[in-house]
Amino acid sequence: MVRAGLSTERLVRAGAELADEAGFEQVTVSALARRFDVKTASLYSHLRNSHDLRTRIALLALEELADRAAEALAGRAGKDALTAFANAYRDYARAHPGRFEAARYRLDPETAAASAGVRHAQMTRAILRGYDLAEPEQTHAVRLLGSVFSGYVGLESAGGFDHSAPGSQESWDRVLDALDVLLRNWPAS
Amino acid sequence: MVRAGLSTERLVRAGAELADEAGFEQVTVSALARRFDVKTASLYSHLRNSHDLRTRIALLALEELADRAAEALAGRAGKDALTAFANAYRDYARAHPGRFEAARYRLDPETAAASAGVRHAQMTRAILRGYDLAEPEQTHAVRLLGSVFSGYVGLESAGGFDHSAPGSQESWDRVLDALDVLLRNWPAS
DNA sequence: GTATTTGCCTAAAGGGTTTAGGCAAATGGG
DNA sequence: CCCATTTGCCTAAACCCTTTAGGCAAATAC
Repeated sequence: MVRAGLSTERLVRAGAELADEAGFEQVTVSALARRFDVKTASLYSHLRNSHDLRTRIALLALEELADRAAEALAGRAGKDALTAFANAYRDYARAHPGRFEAARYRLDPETAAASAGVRHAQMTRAILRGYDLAEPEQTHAVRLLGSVFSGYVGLESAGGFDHSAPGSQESWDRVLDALDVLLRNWPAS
Repeated sequence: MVRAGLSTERLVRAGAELADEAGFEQVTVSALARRFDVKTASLYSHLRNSHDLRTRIALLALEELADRAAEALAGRAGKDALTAFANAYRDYARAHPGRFEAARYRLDPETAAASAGVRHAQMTRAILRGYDLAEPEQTHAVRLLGSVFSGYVGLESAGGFDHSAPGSQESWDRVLDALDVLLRNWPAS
């Protein structure tokens, strides 16, 4: 009886791949067991339950996304930083649609607080250092940027911009131009 | 043997209520049957399958949302229209979280094209009549507004703004102020 | 008032989730 | 190196959701 060499780590990675191939909602304990040619029950030594699996994939995706964003941000400031960060976000979603869905999986507050989601917020704040925004306006701007990135990429990957001109890339570029202008002329309260 | 009086209409309405109470992912044919005190199989005369049920709830939500947005928009222009539209959107999501989730359920292209989603785009364009934007900039702006509304409300209802100051309402107001300023000073290409 | 349609039923098969309990392989201490 | 312990995967079984097939009874229509 040869062992399959399961571990939480490997299962979560395989789950993320499965998400990208088939969609996050297709990620089930059963499907994952099939992929390892192992009985479903065997996974329950490594995962608490189905929700636990999905949560771990979500956390992995948030980490990966934060890593890429951090790399994109390194050594940049101003609009350059804004664009690099936004593109890291969008590129990740396009390359890893299932993981991106996972990153939007609802986490309970404590899990969320311990996740890489926190790094995302910090990096967004870092971008704003290139603009002149004091609190509380900075927080409002952080929330706006998060909304635009998450909203645009979400709509785009749902196919929302597929069947009308102009192309999505063009809108994306113009949206980033517009955000840059807005941040440089942020209205007083 | 008294009949329960099922119909696709009633099932979809009840499904929408169930979504608001328990979350869209809890909307199953079984749960709905339970709610009508009827056997699960009985629903299959009214619904093709589980996906059909969810799709119909999504379409209902999109209609309701478009109706509210249209009412909010009536007789308004400029920032007044922008604010009323955005608030209609956000208020709906807060009052009907499950339906709002449903409205983001992925529809196949033809279903989407026949849905009230089209009205949403038209109304967003109507808002922009109060600003001075020619094509293709108008389309870019439509996409930006859609992204911000969908993104902000999505993050907010996921609890993203719960555990930090300032409150979400304040950010929402400032974000709308900022969008108004941006639309009035949309950068040339 | 019979004929037809409609509405809900039972039955059954297929799949995902999860727990309990067991055997065999890996690991490590004497 | 051998035995004890731990670890990894197994079988078995219960429970829930989905979906199809076929049937009987209530509503409706002529």
